[in-house]
Amino acid sequence: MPRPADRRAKTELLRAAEAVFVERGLAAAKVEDITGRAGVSKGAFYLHFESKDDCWRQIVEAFLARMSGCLRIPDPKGMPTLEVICNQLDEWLAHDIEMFEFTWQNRALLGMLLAGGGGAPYGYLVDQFAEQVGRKLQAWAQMLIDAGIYRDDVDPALLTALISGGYDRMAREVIKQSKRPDLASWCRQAQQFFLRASFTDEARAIIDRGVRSGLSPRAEAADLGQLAERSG
Amino acid sequence: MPRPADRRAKTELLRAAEAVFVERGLAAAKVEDITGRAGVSKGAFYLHFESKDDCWRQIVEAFLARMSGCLRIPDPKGMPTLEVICNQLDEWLAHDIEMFEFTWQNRALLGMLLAGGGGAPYGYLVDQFAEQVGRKLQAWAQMLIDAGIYRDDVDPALLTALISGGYDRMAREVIKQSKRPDLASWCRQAQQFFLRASFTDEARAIIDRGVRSGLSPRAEAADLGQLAERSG
Amino acid sequence: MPRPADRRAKTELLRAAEAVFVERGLAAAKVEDITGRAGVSKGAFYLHFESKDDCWRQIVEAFLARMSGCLRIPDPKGMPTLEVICNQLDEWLAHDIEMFEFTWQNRALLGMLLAGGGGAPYGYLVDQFAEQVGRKLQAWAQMLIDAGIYRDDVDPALLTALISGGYDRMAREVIKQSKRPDLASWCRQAQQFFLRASFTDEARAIIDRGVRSGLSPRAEAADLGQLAERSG
Amino acid sequence: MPRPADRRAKTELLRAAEAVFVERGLAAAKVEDITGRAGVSKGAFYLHFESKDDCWRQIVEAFLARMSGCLRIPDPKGMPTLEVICNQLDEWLAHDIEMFEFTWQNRALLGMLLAGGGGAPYGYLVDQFAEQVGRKLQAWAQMLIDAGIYRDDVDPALLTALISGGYDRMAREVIKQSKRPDLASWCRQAQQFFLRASFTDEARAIIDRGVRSGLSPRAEAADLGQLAERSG
DNA sequence: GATGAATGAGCCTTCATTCAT
DNA sequence: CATGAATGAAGGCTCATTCAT
Repeated sequence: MPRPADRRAKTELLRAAEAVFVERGLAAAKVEDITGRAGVSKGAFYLHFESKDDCWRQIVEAFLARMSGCLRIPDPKGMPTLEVICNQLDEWLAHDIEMFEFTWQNRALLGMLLAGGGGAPYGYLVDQFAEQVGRKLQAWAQMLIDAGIYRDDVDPALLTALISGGYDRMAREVIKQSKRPDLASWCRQAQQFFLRASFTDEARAIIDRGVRSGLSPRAEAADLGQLAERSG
Repeated sequence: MPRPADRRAKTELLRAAEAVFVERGLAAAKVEDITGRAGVSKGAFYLHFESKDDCWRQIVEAFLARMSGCLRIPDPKGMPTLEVICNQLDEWLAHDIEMFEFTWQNRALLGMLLAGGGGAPYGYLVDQFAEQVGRKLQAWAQMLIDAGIYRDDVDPALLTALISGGYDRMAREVIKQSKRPDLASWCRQAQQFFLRASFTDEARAIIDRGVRSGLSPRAEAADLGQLAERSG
Repeated sequence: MPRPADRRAKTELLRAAEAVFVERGLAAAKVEDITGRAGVSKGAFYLHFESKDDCWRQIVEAFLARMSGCLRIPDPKGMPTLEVICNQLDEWLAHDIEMFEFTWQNRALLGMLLAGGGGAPYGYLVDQFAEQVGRKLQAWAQMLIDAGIYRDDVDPALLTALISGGYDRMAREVIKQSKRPDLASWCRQAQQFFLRASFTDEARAIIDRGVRSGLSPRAEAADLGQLAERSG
Repeated sequence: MPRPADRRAKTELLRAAEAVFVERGLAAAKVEDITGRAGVSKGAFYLHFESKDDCWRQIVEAFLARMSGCLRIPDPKGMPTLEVICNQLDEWLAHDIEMFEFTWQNRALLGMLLAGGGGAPYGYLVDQFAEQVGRKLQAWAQMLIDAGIYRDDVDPALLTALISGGYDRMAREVIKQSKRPDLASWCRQAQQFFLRASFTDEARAIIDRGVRSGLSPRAEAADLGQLAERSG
């Protein structure tokens, strides 16, 4: 039965456990590997965790909590206008980069979680989380379609999948690099890539014009306003 | 003469083993689970495999071989013209659907292989294969960029990642469905999605015009020829 | 359940089994090794033997029977006289050589049987046999002591042990040689060795004299008769 | 602090293992038998030994080490005289009894080791040891022959075999007894037995005279000196 | 609290034995 | 009769968990 015990030890154990779980897989990870790497005794492990399984659950929960804290998908108020979207593009880009940074930092664990089936219990926690995020993104997609900003000839579920899948793979590519690549540049390219693929020609034309003319999105308000009205 | 080795047994064992490995992970999979599911004795397992590990290796190798056989990425001859590409769009779509079908059929195993690290040996086989495919796709991307068909403001490596990642996620979405979705439709939408994202405006305009006018791609030869000349 | 079956196969199996049992030990010997070496199928084994154990029993029994047939220790009629003994020395030597030849031929199996404890069942068969032989030899020793031919200051049991132990070790030495040594010579030396050790000085003196004078033992009848009378 | 490793446990395990190995043979011995007899858990076995095989190796090595420590065969300085030998006879007898005691104590294991081939690995360790001892004894035999103390009409190799074989069998006889026999008496008889068999008549005559006259060997110095000179 | 020696359930693998062909 | 594929009990070894110190 776990007792309060040394907080520092628990941190070390969690860090070590994550590494070992990722390297070996859940079943093949030995408690002794974990305690050895954490520099504590085998008994200490059971001061902090009920079992190996419990340790894994804590890791998953903690990770999802951190991830939740990092991810900020606002609930859109009312119907978004192209103007609003346009103003948010840079914000979103910044958020993308941030999320991407986080994703990268936790790539190994995330990969294991995304693998899903691999014998890991508590996968339902991940599924819950993913579904939650997926629903949010899909709701946004639907709204943007309704607003005439996203094209209406593509299934919102498919569209969400294509975009998030693309970002997912991008992350995997990134960590294969020996040196940390220019994340900001990659994120910007990806945003443009998906913008071209998803936006209606009209919305895209306006955005493009703004970008080309060097004006900040906010300065395009007039034009955007017009479009937004039509798409309402 | 004794009864000849039951060839069906090995097939059953491989099928069962794949399922168990996917469900439980390599280390947590019990040989007894496998033989039980295959409807043979525990000893029979060792008539066909040297060890549990060997069984896994055979599964991986067989899968990659089947996958290789299914995947046909031609080495482009010379610089492709938009005309050629345009004519191939439908072929590629058909191939996409086929590959997608395969991917779907083997989704569980593929997920495990892609997970990578999870303690599974022989991951290097998958890595080799993936890298090989990735290089081919990237070569195509580069060529299309050089031909003026793909935009030149996106890193070919990133572009490849975004597209294949999208398809990857799409597959995962598909298998979550309770009923088999309309794969052909989804593939068509995805092709258009990535076409919009990747093609230059000029190439896209020509393609779009052909599609809208209801003409078969081949009928657009004249226009395409003009574009191809410019982009050569 | 064993059926009559091919006699030739059984011979091959017994030969192979003996070799494998000796090489690997009873428990570590695999039926497949035996059948493989015999050039028959695994099933054939069970046409001739009830079990691996049964096979071992048959080998032991057959060997002991052959050994019994080879070993001829006469029941002495009445009290032996030195004359009789003297006449028999050459006969015994011939028999020693013969037995030694047999022992050598079957050295490997015999070694295993003598090892006793080594987990081999049916050891009681060997013990029975050895005890039987031992009793016979000891009875002879007692008789020779009573006849004044063997010294009376040595325990007959010990004397028997020292002599048969010596021959036992001699056999082991012999098979270590790369070339077959001169068994007859060794047997003669051993006989003389134990004769010196066991015979009373008086009996020895007479024997020695006979040997030195080049007379055949039989020619010494007179002298020996005298001695025998005294020792009666 | 945890309880320190139970040193008694390893001792118990070794003792139990030796018994089980001897009773069942190496392959048929079950680890569970060993731990059961030692009164510890199965897992405890693997705290002390790498494997069942490793346990056997440790037993063999430890035994040979103890045996080496017990066995003291001096390298003779110069050519031994009968006087020296005579003075040593009692010493040797004492050493014989001591070695015999040891041999008896470890009879079971020794029997298994001497069995050799029976599938037991590390037999080479025993062979090495036996050969080493054999060479020493043979060197002594050769020297005694050169000194005119041992007869020259017997092959030293054979002589060594006959003597050590005799002692070997004697040991086997001893442990068959239900009660511990009078080892000292048996050893004395055996020494006399082999002395009669090996010594030249002259050497034997001198020794015998000393023994019969009740004088201590040392008191025979004069006579022995004479003989030694002649045989030098 | 901390430690690591001890425990024993569980799993991979072997191989004697059976039996369909 | 002969064969060798199939069976499954048995046993070596691992490692999560406990607990005496």
